[in-house]
Amino acid sequence: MKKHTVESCAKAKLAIRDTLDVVGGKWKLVLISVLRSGKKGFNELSREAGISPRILSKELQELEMNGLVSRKVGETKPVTVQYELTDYSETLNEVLTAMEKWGNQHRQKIILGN
Amino acid sequence: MKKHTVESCAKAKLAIRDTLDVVGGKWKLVLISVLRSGKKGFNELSREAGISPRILSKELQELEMNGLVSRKVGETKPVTVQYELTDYSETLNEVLTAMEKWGNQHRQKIILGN
DNA sequence: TCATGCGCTATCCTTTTTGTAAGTACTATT
DNA sequence: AATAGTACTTACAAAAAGGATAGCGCATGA
Repeated sequence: MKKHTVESCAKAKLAIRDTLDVVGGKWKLVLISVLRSGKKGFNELSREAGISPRILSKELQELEMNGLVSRKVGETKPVTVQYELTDYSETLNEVLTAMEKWGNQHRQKIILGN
Repeated sequence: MKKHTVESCAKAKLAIRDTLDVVGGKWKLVLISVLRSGKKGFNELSREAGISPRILSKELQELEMNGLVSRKVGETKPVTVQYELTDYSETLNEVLTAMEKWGNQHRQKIILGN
């Protein structure tokens, strides 16, 4: 068990903020979790995640900038683009699975009338 | 290792959204991480987290509604209030520690020039 | 009595986020 | 030639989030 002193919590606060800066917001983690089922095209991703092109475009750029997603343009005639998770994105696995787990568990708690 | 099929990811997507609905946003997780060093009064919390009273009030209410924080009024004359984490909030430990860990690691990566 | 601290709430305003609808460029299909 | 699908971008609008400032009721200490 970890101690929770004022100092250690100040550090924790910083770390959490850093994380939120990168994957906070409504869509980033959702997109990553969707991309875990494999690389996807732009419109495909838009449909599966239920996100409008405008936002999707922005979110993907940010994820790319942070090295979590890579964009690959195919040699096909009507350009096709594939977005996929990078190796680095795997460092987020713990965060992802913890959140999935909690979400499921919390939902159960809610359903069972608190 | 887990499989990442389209279906399992749809479920994951939902769970992540559920989690974000409860602890998403700029402050909730920060507040929780600050409260881990012990119960705190309103102004104390406001200072330590660096959050304005208006927002703090709102965030605390939401955290309370979701059973993550409890508000306790003291018997003292100028009313004193203590906010503290509930037992249920401990179910978030995994999420918190994963995010702290990631935040620290990511910051290192950035500092070491990517 | 006046300033100070506690725990807020109210008001107002700016910034950020998200969304909608439409349009662009290109190509394959009908 | 018209339609549709890929990958976006642009313009505009609405909503949500966040922040600054002030003030209120109460009580203690100077």
